[in-house]
Order: sequence, then structure tokens, then C-alpha cells
Amino acid sequence: MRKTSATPSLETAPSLTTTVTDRLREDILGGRLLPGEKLRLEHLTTRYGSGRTPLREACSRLVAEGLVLALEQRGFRVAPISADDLRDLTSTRQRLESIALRESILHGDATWEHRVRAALGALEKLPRSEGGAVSARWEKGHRELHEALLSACRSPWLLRFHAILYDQSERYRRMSEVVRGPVRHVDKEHVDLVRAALGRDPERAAALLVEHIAKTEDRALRGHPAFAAPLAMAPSAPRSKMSTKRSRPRE
Amino acid sequence: MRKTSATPSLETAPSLTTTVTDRLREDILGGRLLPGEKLRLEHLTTRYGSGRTPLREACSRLVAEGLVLALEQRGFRVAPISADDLRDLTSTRQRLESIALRESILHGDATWEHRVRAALGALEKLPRSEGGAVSARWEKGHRELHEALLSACRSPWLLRFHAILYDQSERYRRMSEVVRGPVRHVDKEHVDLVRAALGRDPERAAALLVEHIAKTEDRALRGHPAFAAPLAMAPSAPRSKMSTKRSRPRE
DNA sequence: ACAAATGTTTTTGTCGACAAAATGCTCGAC
DNA sequence: GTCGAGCATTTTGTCGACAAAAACATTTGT
Repeated sequence: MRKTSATPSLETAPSLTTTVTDRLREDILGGRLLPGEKLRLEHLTTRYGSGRTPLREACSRLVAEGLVLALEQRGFRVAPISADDLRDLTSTRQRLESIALRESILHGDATWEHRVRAALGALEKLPRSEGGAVSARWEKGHRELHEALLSACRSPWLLRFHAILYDQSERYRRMSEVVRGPVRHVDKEHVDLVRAALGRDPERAAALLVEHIAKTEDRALRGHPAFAAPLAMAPSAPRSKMSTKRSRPRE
Repeated sequence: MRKTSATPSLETAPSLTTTVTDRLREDILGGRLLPGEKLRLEHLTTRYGSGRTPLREACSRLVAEGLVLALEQRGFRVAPISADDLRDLTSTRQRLESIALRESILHGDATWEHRVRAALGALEKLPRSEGGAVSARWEKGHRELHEALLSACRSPWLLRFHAILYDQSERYRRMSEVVRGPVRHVDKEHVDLVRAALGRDPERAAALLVEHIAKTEDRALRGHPAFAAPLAMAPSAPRSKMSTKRSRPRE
């Protein structure tokens, strides 16, 4: 569900709605809007500098991507996360992506090979974390590599679903990496994966990809300790009720 | 992407937006809005009796389901259809649904068996066509049977994607059946499929399902002759330009 | 004749305003 | 002290209005 790589010519300027949609998605993926958090339109209005109409439409779009929940008469909230969801996400990703990867390897031509190699090269040059947080550039590179690998798959539907699932996973990943430090051999995983793909070994590549995704899940589960709760819990102040006024910004 | 089977209790009345979304989807699936057709908000406003805001939001929601295209500064149109898309849809459906079906058979309990049996029984009692057109009730029953079969699958994500693909397929199916008469042994296909599923034979069931979906594609491709054109082509009047006024309702 | 340029009309994208619904607070009964 | 009813406030869902953009019709130039 990326902004379909700018078709050069006949494209017109993106509407405010589109811009807002992208920013909103980015904020959800980046964890700046917490899982389960209520999306008060009026608030976001100031945050994104647009009226409520584009905001509302942006939320609607994101609903179908599974990043936002529409609550029927009580607005929108950020889709909650849970260990169950992460597990489901993982297994679905494994199944879909290995299919797509096999097909991509089968059909990939020289251009594809080039793109994959370039993506890997670029990723290796990027730092994983940057100023404490996960590097946005690394995230982008990582996405590009995975997209490149699958790019020769001829099934738009498969790729479309992949994009959705990837976004979802990214959310968990970024969330967990905030908790733990960087460190790990992700790079080696990618190198092996690319080698198998370019070596036209679909089975091995698929297996490596499945493993790679599994490890991603593992990292996320370990990284994020409070995973039993479906909603991101507020700091566990025991809700002292001694305040005459509003105790909390009315979640 | 159905209206998630009314959770009994704490549900509030659906907003106009939701109603409109469902009606719009139904009209697209039913072919009352043609593939490629432009969705003029003002028009729909009278058709659905609501302002443009809910309409706009409805379109946005359907974009992510792939039934509507958003064109960035030039509004929405019904997603086009094509033979290529149908083929991709079919193969993706085959892959996803056979996975889901296998899992469903694996996990299905007595309740599941009951639901499947009931759905089949109900479907067999329904007439396929009704007053020339495809029976809406048969469509509903058909959907229910397929949903029942997969309902024991534990992966929400898989089911979610299935729902999207099913909607897409339904559009092609209904479109083709308008062209050709009813007739066919769909019923036998379903009986066999259910038998394999309830007999806990995942492999056979999956194989039958794949075949069933393939036949669906075949019917659609044969049924709809003009499938080369990506957009539903207007009646091929050679655009005589001798009209002083507006020659066509400005597509 | 045909293509480019101009002017006109529709349509889109966005905003602000209003009614209805939900939320949170206060007060009183157990 | 807890629970529920009633009231005040916020938030949502929806509409109509406006400016900008696109689509169309026409004129102009060659």
C-alpha cells in the first residue's frame, strides 16, 4: 500500500487527503500514534493542518489496510496489536511471500537481478539505528529490498496483499526495536537470501525467507514485553481519583 | 469485507456512510455500476440519498477493497475488469483458499460441520436465477457456503483476504451469468466439495476447491466475450461528430 | 480541414456549521 | 463506598458552500 511509485507522466498533484493518508500511516507505523489510541479528528486537524474531511477520508482508507479501526458512531482508533495478531501476521506472510518469491525467481530477468543487487548494496551501507531510534532510511531500504525480491512476481493481487502485510509487520518491528537495542545478523540473513534468489534456487530462497520472517516475529515478541494486553496500556498509575478536574485526557 | 455479521450486543446503528458503502459495493458487484465507469459524486448523491461526504468516504473505503479506483484530482471510478485480472484473481484465490480450507478442515469442530451442512442444504433449495437475473438469494447462499467451509480457519488475515477476493470474483461471475443462461453442475461440485471437507480429507477438498474456482473462471471468461478491452467499452458507435451539442453524457 | 489556444461549465477537494450521539461528571440512593 | 440516573460537554456524522482543477465547447491560426 505504498504510494505507487510515481508514474512519471500524467500524474497530478496529490490531494491533501493523500498527503494526510501517507503521513498518518507513517505515524502509525512509526509508533507515534499508539495501538488502540483514539483518533480524535479535531486533534489531528491541528497535527496535520487540514480540515476534518480529509482526515476522515484518510482514516477510511487506512481502515481497509487494517491500520485503523472504524467504530461506527464513535470514530476511529489505531488498530490494536497483540501477540496473536503478530503470530497470524507472521504465518500469513510466510505463506504468501514464499509463493510470491518463488514466482518472482521464476520470472525474474536481468533488470530484476540488478534491482535486487542494488537494493542489497544500498541497504548494507545504511546504519540501522540513527539517533537512538530506528533509522527511517534503513526502514526504507529494507522495504525496498523485500519489494525488489518480489518484484518479478506477476500477480498484482499477491503483491498487494504483501504490501499490506509488510506494513503491518513493520509496525511490530519498529515498536520492538525501540525497546531493545539494534544488534543482530539481519544483514547476513539478507545476503543469504539474495544469494539464493539470484542463484535461482526458489526452494532455498523460500526457506530462508520463511526463516527470516520467523526471526522477525521472534525479535518483536521478545522486544515488546507487554504483549498480553490487546490495547497498549497507559502508564499504570493506579488511577487515583482524587483529582476534582479531569483525571486524564479522556481516552 | 462483508458487514462483519452483526455482533449482537454493543453495536450502534450503522452510519449513513456504512449503509452507502454497502449499497455501493452491492451495486458494483451486481454490475449496476459498470467497470471503468466514472463515479460522479453529484449523481450518486441522488441515487443514494446522501450528501457527498458519505459518498466520498464510501468510495475511499472501497478503494482498498479494489472495487473502486481513486484518481487523484479527478475523482473515483469503478475498478476496471480484464481477462488478465480475472486470471490473477483466480490463481491467487486458488492458492489462498486451498490453504485456508486445509486449515479449516484441520480445526473444524462439530459446530463447523453443522454450519457447512446447513449452508449446503440451504443452497440446494435456492433457484439459481430469478426473473432473468441471477438470484441475489442464491448469491448469498453461495457465499455463505464458501464462508462456512473456511470458517474454522484460524487466520483472520487469510480470511480477510479471502473476503476481498471473493467479492472480486463475484463481480466477474455475476457479470458473466447475465450473458449466458444458468445451467451447470455447480451443485454437484459443491456436494463433492462438502463431502470431502466433512470427510476430513484436506487434500481432496483442496483439489476440488481449486478445480471449482478454475471452472468459475472458465465460465466467466466464456460468458463475457468482450474481455480484451480493459474498460467496458461503450456501444461502438463510430463517434459521428455531426452533433452540435454534446454527443455523449461526458464520460 | 486540422491542431492549438481560449473561454465556459462541471466536478472535485476542502472547509465551516449544525444536529445527534457518545462520553464524562455530579449527585443521590442504597 | 459503590452503583446508577441525570446533566453538561465533547465528538461524531452530515450537510451546504466555496475555490481550484479538470472536462468540454468553441474559436483562432495555419
